[in-house]
Amino acid sequence: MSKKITIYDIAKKLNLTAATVSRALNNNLKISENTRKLVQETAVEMDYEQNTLARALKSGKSYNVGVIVPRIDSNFFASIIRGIEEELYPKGYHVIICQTHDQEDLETGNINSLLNAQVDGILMSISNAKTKNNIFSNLSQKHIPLIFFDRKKDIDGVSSVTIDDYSGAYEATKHLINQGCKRIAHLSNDRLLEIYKNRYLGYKQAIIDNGLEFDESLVIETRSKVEEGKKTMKILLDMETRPDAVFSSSDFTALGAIQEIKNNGLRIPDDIAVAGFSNEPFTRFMELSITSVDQSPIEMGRIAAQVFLEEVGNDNKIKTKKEVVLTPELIIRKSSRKRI
Amino acid sequence: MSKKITIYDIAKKLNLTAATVSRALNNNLKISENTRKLVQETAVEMDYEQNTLARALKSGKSYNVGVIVPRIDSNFFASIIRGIEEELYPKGYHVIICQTHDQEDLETGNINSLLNAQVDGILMSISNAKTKNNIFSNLSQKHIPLIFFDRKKDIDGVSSVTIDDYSGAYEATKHLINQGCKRIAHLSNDRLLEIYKNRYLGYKQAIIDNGLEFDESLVIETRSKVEEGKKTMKILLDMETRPDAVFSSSDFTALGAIQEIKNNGLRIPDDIAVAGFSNEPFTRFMELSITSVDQSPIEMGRIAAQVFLEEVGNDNKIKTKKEVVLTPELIIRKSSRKRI
DNA sequence: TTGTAAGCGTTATCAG
DNA sequence: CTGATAACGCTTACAA
Repeated sequence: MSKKITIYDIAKKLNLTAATVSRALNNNLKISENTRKLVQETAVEMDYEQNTLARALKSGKSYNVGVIVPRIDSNFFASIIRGIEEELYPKGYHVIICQTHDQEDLETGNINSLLNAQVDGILMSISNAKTKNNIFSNLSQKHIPLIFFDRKKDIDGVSSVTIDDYSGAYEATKHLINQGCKRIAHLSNDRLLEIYKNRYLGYKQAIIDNGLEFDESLVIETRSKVEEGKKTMKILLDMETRPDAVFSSSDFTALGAIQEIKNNGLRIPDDIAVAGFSNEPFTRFMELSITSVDQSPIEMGRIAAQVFLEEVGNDNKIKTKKEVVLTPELIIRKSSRKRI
Repeated sequence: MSKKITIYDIAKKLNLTAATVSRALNNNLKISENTRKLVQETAVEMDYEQNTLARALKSGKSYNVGVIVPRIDSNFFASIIRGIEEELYPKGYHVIICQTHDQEDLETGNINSLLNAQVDGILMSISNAKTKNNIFSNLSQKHIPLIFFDRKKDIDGVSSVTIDDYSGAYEATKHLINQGCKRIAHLSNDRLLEIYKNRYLGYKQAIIDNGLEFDESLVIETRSKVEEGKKTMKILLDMETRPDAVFSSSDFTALGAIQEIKNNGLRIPDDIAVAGFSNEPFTRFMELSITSVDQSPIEMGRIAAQVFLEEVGNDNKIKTKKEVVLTPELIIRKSSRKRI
């Protein structure tokens, strides 16, 4: 029932004007120490709470930022979001999370609806390589900062935070080679997305650098799902000479591959060694723990948020494109460690 | 650069007044079909987009709802959120997600900051049983719908959507008994929270109903983490006569328990059978798949959202407390299926 | 059916 | 240092 207290209420009580109260609450310079204290005290006393909507309308800032990810039920994205929150909450921002579920229409739809909700910025991981660039230029026209993390696109003036997927893949593949593997397959994914292209390139270069023969037929594009991993592994096992190792661009497909390998009575890592990517918690939990590449997602989220804060605080129109690249870490586990 | 188009711009262009434009856009009844069409057409033509902040300030509705969960990186909560989104997005609502990470101060902090962000309602799963009720009565005073899902508290006028934890636990325990287990331990959790109390009670009743001896020392309270499951299982294994089954109130502690059991050279399910709760995806992925209780989280989220929509549309002050209880489903897997 | 005008709660500009 | 006033963009009585 109790009507919301406004600055007018507290102005009336103190025989002041709303403007003064506003200034006092915002720690404006031109205000006497006395009234400042007085106002702030009676504000808490009266249970005053600022109407953020009104402030937003006036200032044009909503103190909401949008975060768009393919899905939140993977530890990787959930951790990134946690990093973003840790950085943004103390600054008074709220985070609106949207999922695309890898559907293209949801991607543009989410952006539009976030714009409609007047967010101050958008942090996102691209789902679909085919998303039209004009939706992004739309953002920059409106001076709304856009920051990519993990899955980015190369767009003028748009900053990004990624890991060095190339070197992560290179190290993982080199590790498999060091374990004595000679015929290493690669479960890839849509290579129009930079992360998958770079993982592919890192894998390929490691093969070449170590004097192995690069065989394109061992590279198969699939989607980051357990079931897809199974299907793809089936194809590989049906080849005339099957691979003796699999480097997967996703932990989920790596898991599917492992299941399929076991179903065929082959041993891991002895017959086929496996390595994944992302260091999802389940890779550590499995009885047969899975080698993977850690991407320090919390750090990634924090940095993305910091970049946003820089850009939103930067009133001049000169946009600088900042590209932060983190270093991945290979975590070696049972699925690839041969007891040589 | 391009200034935002407002209803004034389109009014000027059409030699109308802003009020008429507003009415036309809102499909107000008292407007001629002609002008309605004309306005709507020029609106799209001019790329008009409603300023939701202004509407919110005027109407007192932000079309944002807050969702508070312990964490988002569990499939259970992520799925609930997905269900909520599916129901709310089509109605024009946005979802602001907050995590408590099971910290009490974050729970009240999140509520306050959502209130500050002027959300139209809050859907939440309680983290901490000790959270003071006055923060909730605060909400109802402001006529902001509050809906609990999964972890609820019994508060006048506050609706909730839960599953029948009692029967889920009862069925799981009965299943273990049917497998021939006689000494069934229970990994519990903070029983001030209804879900854990009910899982405990269901477990206990199943024991009693089936003529087994109920032994309180086999019930240990712990926290929903893999590491905690390991620790707790260690205690159970150190008992004079160790249990021959474990019913865990969480999949994560069940997983920890399984690891510890294996580390001690015991076989699952032969020496000790294990069942968890929540049907997290990893329970299915494991080589030794884990028996668990499914809670149909997407459905839970959808219903919670529907209840919110009902309450927010319900202008009269009479609050009706709605309590929806879903039926859980026991999923039997290797960790408890003895080949009798 | 349309126009006029007030108001949602703030903040910014201009005086004083 | 403080007050008066306008403005942010929209909705809605009340008038016409």
